[in-house]
Amino acid sequence: MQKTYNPKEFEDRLYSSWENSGYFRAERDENKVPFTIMMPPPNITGHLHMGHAMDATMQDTLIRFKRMQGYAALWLPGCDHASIATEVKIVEKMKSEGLTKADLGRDGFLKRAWEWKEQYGNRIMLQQRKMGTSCDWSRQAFTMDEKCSRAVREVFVNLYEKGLIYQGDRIINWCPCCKTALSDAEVEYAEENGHFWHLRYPATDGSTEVIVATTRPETMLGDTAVAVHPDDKRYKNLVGKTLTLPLVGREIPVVADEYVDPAFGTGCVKITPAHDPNDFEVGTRHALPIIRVMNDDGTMNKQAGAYAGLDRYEARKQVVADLEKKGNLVKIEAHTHNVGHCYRCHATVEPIVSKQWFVKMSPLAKPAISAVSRNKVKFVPERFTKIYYNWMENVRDWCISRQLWWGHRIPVWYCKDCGAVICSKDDPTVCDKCGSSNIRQDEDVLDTWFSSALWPFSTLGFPEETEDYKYFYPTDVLVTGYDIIFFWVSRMIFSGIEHTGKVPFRDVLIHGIIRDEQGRKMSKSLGNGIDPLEVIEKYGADSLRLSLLTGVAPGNDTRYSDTKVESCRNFINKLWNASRFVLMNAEGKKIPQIDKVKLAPADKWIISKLENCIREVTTNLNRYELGVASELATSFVWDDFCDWYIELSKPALYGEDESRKADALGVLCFVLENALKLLHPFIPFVTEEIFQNLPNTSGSIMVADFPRYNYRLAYKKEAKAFEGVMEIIKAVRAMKKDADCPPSKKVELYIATENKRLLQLNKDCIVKLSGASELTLIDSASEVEGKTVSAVTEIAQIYVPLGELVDIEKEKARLLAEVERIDGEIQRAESKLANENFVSRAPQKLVDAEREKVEKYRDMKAKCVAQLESL
RNA sequence: GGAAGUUUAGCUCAGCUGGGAGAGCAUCUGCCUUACAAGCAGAGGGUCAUAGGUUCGAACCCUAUAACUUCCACCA
Repeated sequence: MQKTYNPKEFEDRLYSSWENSGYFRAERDENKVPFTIMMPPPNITGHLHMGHAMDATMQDTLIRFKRMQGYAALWLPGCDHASIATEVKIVEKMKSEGLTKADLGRDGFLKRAWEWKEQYGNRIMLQQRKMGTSCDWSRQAFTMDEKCSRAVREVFVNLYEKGLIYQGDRIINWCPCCKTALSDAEVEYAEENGHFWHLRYPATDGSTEVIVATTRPETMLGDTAVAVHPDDKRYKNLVGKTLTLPLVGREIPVVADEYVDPAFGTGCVKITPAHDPNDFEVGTRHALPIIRVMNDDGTMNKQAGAYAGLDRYEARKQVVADLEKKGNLVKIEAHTHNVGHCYRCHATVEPIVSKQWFVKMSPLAKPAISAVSRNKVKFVPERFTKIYYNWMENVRDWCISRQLWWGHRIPVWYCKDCGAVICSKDDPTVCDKCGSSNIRQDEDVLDTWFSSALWPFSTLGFPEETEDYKYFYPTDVLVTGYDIIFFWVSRMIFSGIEHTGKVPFRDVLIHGIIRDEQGRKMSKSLGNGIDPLEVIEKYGADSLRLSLLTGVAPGNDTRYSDTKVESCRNFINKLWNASRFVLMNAEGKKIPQIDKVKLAPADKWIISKLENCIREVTTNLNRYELGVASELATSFVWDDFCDWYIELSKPALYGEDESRKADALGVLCFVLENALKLLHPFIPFVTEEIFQNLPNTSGSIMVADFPRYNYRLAYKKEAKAFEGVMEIIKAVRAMKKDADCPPSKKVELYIATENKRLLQLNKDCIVKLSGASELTLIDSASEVEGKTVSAVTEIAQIYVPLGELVDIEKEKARLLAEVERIDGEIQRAESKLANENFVSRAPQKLVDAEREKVEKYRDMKAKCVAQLESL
């Protein structure tokens, strides 16, 4: 092994070897318990970004952990066709070639789209491999492949037949740029500075007038009423009268409707049913005509009269100018309001009446809510449950038709002869009513999320009762960001329940987003995104993975920082070098099994630490506390194994006693092997590389057994006792440092203790680690000659003769400070014990512990004082 | 308008069901001690946002307040 950790040496090589070995492939095995994760399918427009990297790391960590634990672990990857996102991209590219969709026609366009899919669809999956993702590529899916399309058809037809899918003229969000309808979820609102135009509408009989205000004056061309509140006395006489719509000349009624807030503005509201959701409702209640004044591309239509053909914003200017000319403009106020934008092209959306397909949500939402409230699906962290409820409980019908070409075409045909509507799983050739072959399929495609909603089961073969479906469904955990709970998670939940009768997953692990170093969202427009592939190139995938997990709590956002990746890389380098140390010493030696080893106190201590670490890492992984788990594992390796145990093993390793040497090697190998296994789910590459070099292992760590806590190796008492030894070592190091004694200068060590046996057993270690030349166990301080520095630990009084380095005053001050500290401790404990309520109400264990503390510290204090007096 | 989150060391963040405040980075002091200077040893640094409350005991539970962030809804 090289002196420095160099991930480029082996990451790619190991990944191919894993892929070739077939370890990623999940096998159905009746003797195993399945564990399934569906990868959130990235868009085929995408490339790997930090969000994917985190998503992938979390899932890979879980699936590797479960696989090692002996589950039949399936992690199923795939891509999403991303209907609108992809279509926008392709149209953009065509534009640069001077082409439009119309130029190519539907078939030509689709041909191009599939070519796009071939070109870019696999790119991100190749990039995912760089992260070390251990997913089952043999089961890779695509939302528009045959399997998934079949499921889409099945689901659409079933919902249609149950009356849960319907077609109707409703107000929808229209993107004039993409020229398609959008669902509510696909609209992003942003505050904008706009204006409030106050307009004067005269009564037809000339008797009076009303003033209305609007943020979109061009829509007044489609006004079909003015509404006032029924109880508004000011306008009581007006209700039933008509007004003359300026510029248009149309007579429109004044209607009374509770929707109007009399306290807001003038208390009069212009009603434009075709262009505002609330107005649409009012219009329905009063049977008002619906006059649409805008085309699909955002220009005004014939109904807009003189303004026909103008773009909506141009029309706005003209309308305002004309109203002003005619004296109908009262005033203009500055006004900030929320404006909806298309989540793909960011154009301002228009609420427009349009004939679209909808999914009726309330019957689907109900069981989806109760599934969560009955804990069939659990959100981690739990707080996201509330967000889910809030959405589900207020969800409106889902507009699923899109005026796009790239996607699942709606499986509905219209008979031109008899007008029948045919909804069918298979493409019909003739009308099932009249037999005419003059039928035509609906032009629209489905919302891309319609197919994503089926992902957990469509990928396994649903509606076929395939072996995979029976074995792996329902899945176990879904890992995704909070940003797509509405788009995706909730839709998978109701779809799963409706179509498979089961919730699609037990747990939903929600993570936050990765921000830049200043805490800003990474975005294209800011140009502050960081390419995971570049980070991998520089530091290796393991370092990136570890940095994305460590110290991150579920659901919380986290900032990317190079220094964090670097410190993770440093940890891996540490692991690398510790392994090198073990390997160098193990070379050519026979390594004894751990149960054949005669364990020294230090051995028992590290094994105890290891077992504890195994237990805690396992618990935390099962609770999805990946950040806590990784921290526990890394700190075990660095703090316990490297900083202490490796040093502790050196006296034995470099000594003359061959059997002690072999024993130490046995422990080193045992601990290292287990540490590697614990770390493998987090940092798969380097652990594999080292594992394969270890003398006591064979095969791949990927399929090794995950360590199991073994209570027989817990050694709690022994570990506790050994920590007393460690205290002595730490004290000597501190004493030397305080006395400005260089670490390389070996000192004599005199220790008085009641536990001579323990110190005798660990003499070598104490001498080696504290930088001493020798250790003499004594009964009293009088046995030490010359000037000394001294210290007291729980089990020992330590004396180090340092001759001229000893500064009596400094020494006194140090001991005094120590006495003061101990006094503080005694006081703390005593005041607790003086509290009767504490003694009577706190757990006995705690009370006893406080009592022991008092005794212990009193003892230490006495010894400190004695040392002080001897000065 | 409604909801959620955050507020802990100089910085970035952990801290699970209440029982003596932690990590990484940064800082200071020594060290190239044959696994590792991408390192070792030692050290400093916190009124856990504020004010109340519950409790023997609160960073943690409750109430209020403040600041920041996010989501949802949306009054024309």
